[in-house]
Amino acid sequence: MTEFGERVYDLVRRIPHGKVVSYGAVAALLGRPRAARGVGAALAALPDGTDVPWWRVINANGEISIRNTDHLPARQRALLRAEGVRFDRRGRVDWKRYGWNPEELGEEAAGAGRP
DNA sequence: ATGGAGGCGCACA
DNA sequence: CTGTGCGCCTCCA
Repeated sequence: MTEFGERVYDLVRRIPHGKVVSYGAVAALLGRPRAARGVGAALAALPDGTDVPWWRVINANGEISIRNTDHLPARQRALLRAEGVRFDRRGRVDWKRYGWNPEELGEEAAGAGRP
């Protein structure tokens, strides 16, 4: 696994239950503000039974942007809904309500999370 | 090693 | 609001 991929997975694993983050935000937190697509590629490479909650990562519009991979849009929607994340009629989530704010997590150097 | 494609994001019509 | 174009970065054949 590449350094980037590991970091992506490690960060995504820290997304709290019932919260979501955008690809761009993940990339930015890893120090690569323009690597949103890279994040998508890394997540797309995940197997179906992964421990990485890939479904908690959506695009900046608050929408599911999967087209077709091992992971399906319907599955992502179902998983999020199961965590209490509501979608509006346009299929978008409310960032104010479900968006995860890492706050001081910016530096992974901190190591453990800090609730 | 190289090329193509993609779970993005942003700026501009 | 929709549609296009371009940049950036990672994955995989």
